[in-house]
Amino acid sequence: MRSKKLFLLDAMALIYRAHFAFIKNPRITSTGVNTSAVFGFTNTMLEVIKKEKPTHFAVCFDTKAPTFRHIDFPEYKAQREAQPEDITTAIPLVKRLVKAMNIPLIELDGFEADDVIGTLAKKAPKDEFDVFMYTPDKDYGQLVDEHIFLYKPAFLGNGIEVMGVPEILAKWEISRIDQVIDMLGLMGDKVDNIPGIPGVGEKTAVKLLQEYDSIEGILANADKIPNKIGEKIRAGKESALMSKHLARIEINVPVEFDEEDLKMCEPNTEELSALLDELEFRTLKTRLIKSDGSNQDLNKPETKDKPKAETNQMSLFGATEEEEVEKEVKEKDTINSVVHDYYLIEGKEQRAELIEYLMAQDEICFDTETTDVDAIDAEIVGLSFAYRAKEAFYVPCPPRFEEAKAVLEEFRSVFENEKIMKIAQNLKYDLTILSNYGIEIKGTLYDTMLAHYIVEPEQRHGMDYLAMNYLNYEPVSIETLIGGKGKKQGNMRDVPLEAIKEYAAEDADITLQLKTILDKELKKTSQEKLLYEVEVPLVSVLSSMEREGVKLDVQALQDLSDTLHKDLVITQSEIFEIAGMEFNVGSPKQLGEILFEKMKIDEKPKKTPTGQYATGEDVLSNYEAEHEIVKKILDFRELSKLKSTYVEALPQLISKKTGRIHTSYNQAVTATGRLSSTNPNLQNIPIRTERGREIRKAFIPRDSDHLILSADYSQIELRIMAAFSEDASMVEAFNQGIDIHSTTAAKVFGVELADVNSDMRRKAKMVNFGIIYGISAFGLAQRLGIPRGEAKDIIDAYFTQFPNVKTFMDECINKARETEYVETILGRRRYLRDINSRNQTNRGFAERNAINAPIQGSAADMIKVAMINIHDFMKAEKLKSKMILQVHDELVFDAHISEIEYLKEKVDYFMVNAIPMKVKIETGIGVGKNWLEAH
DNA sequence: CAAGGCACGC
DNA sequence: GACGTACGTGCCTTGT
Repeated sequence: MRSKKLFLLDAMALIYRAHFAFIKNPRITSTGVNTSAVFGFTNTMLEVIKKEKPTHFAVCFDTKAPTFRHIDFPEYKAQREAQPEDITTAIPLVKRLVKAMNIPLIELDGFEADDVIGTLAKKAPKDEFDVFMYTPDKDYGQLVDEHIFLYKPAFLGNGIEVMGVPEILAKWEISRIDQVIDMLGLMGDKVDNIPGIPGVGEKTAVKLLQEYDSIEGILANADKIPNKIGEKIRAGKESALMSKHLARIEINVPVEFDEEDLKMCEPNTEELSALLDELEFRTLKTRLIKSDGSNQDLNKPETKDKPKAETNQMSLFGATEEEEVEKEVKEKDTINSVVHDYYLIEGKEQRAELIEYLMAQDEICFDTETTDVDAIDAEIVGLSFAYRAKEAFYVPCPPRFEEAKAVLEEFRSVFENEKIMKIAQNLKYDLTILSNYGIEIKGTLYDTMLAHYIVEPEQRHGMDYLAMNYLNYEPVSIETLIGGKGKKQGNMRDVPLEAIKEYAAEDADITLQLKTILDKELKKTSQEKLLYEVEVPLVSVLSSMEREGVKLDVQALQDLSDTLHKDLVITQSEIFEIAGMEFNVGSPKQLGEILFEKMKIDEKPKKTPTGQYATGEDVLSNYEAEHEIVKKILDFRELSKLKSTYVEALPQLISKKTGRIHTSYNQAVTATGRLSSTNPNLQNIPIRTERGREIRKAFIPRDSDHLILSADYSQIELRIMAAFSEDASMVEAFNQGIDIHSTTAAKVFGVELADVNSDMRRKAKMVNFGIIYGISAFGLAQRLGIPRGEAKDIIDAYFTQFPNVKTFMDECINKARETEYVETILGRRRYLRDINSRNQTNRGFAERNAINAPIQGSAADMIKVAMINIHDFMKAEKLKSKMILQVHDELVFDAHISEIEYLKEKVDYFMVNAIPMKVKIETGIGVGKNWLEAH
């Protein structure tokens, strides 16, 4: 870090970014001026100043008419002409603004902003200045002297190592930094819209550069280059030179580096104020005036002559982009500094008094402190309660189980009171703990973690995060109590009572406050029902499934382990024999070197992003037929995966308490609304391969009076898509019970249903599969092992045959473009903020999600509702059978023999009727002595 | 201990 | 021609 920090802004680049960001939703003043671009520019500039606190600053403008360096390329021209008024009005306004801010504005006749920036960076005294440049693509990055001439992608980031010129070089297999420029010139448009030569890609560019050294060399020899590539190069000559020019930043333009000129100054408040009024940037102005406590009256003439306050020159800039955009200035309550009352409740009398208070409330918030993160094994240490903000109570529990249970027993009346809503963060954990002590909570429940999961599914939902975000408050971290992660972590039992009281009471207090805020958020988006009627009721269901656990046939796994071990040893020695040496087959690195360097099974091996040889299944299977070793390696991989991940890991997780394995369902991780399973993950137990299936045999019923019953939805996602799209032929196929993949195949390949062969069906199945998972034509080709063109033909045929599906997909995307989110049948949202992005990769990703999320998410909604209804039914009828597992579209039961027929009928009923659909929903139900047989 | 590579399920 | 290639969890290796 040097003492001075110079920031350089490319004004037109920022203006364009702002322009496009607001193109759908422009900001118009009451007099009809479009202020989108100037607004975006202003906020970005203030944000940069606020965040980076530069000591020196300049805004640079392009001067070549029409000013923008990329402006002459057709797509930019088209975009600009589509809505020009914003840009044209923005330029003079931005200039006025910059002037009012007393920030130097540099325009150099005949040169572009990037070149001015590059030159200033070059000229800045190296020992004094850190120089940064803001660009709309990557925010800002430091200009590193020796690489300033490179175009942005190569120099951004704090130093060349970070941004990865070495990576670029490794990836492109060129040896000289300056050739990066030539690469960009040749293949261009992958990098920030430099056009390059259409048709020349990475491989071609590398080959050409290796042969002819530079773009100039290539162009000089263009006539010698054969085939299409030669044609393309001859045709793209000008574009290549232009691209090279664009990719290079000039560092010798005639601009002086004058330190005094560039110094940050106080703005001219009078001018600034007038301009902000004119632009109607009210929030921004309020902030500017308010923060400047020394002089709130901006109309006072002496303001501009006020002496410079060097020490806190940045204090003016309090507003951020988000705040202004939302037009909502939230006065965050900084309760860290506010007094709170946390009480320690000890002894029966104090507890009785607390209980009396609690019983009088409509809502209480509670939290349990325990000895373990795993709820099944945890013992309770204490309980905390809160029923109004900034006040909370902590009740310690004695260490001995019976005594602790007695204390909890006193609170039974509270937990069982149906009139009191119980609020918690990660409710399932607390429910499970209390269940371990025989307490079943009744009444309405609320979980702030799940509330936030519904509000913002893709963010984090931890309490500390929520407290920071919504309350601007940093709670005491668990680490300060019991130490960091790892084996050094202490036990909650050993924490002094006073410390644990503060921590525990605070948790209850914070959770209560979060509930109030999250409730409002849910109301805004009408998602209360999803929380109250689906997610929260599901908590109890999952808690009881987890507590129930599943029995494992340990002996079967032991036998399997022995077999796998023998096979592994044999396979490994065979691999060593063929390879001619011993190595670690489990190391992708060593394996890659053996296959591609020693054995040279391919001249052009595929590499991973880090330059290692790729040895994934999809890559290796290409060589399977010609190289016996590859087959053995794949075998080895399968065997070791089964052995380490399942056969050996699962028995370790059998609970000492119950003798069964208890997975943990996470209800707040997936973007689509599905559950996930950990410790162990029981949602990825093998089924595809023969040997893998053996593992399912080890999942067995609790005793000889029970059997495993498995019920799964048949083609649930496709049925949901059929229902959503109302595509007649697809709905009909489902309603008639015809095999959907064959139906698809018949339509796509234009044959009679009876003439569909297995290959056609396989391809059609992949297409159906691909649509559900939102993969592209490329992905489909990859999976099917067919040329991309053929994959595209299949997809085109699909859309012709199922036109409503196409319409449905387009509607999904259009809706997302409009609202930036999509939703499921129960109103679960997934936000797709990249849907209007100009980065085609990100946009494509968002578009696939726009189709995928409603389908997968609705399927998740459906099985959640079914689970709740089935659980309620089983409880009401006091069945001995238990629901024990959920695997996305499948439910597994430990079913009492006497109840099997009844259970089958009811489970089918509740699954089929969970949510009414315009298409027939079907399930497949099986029963067996183990999980595999039940399928 | 984190990151990369790989593989399992739906 | 190149984009990047569903979502999760968990194992092993490698390098710090």
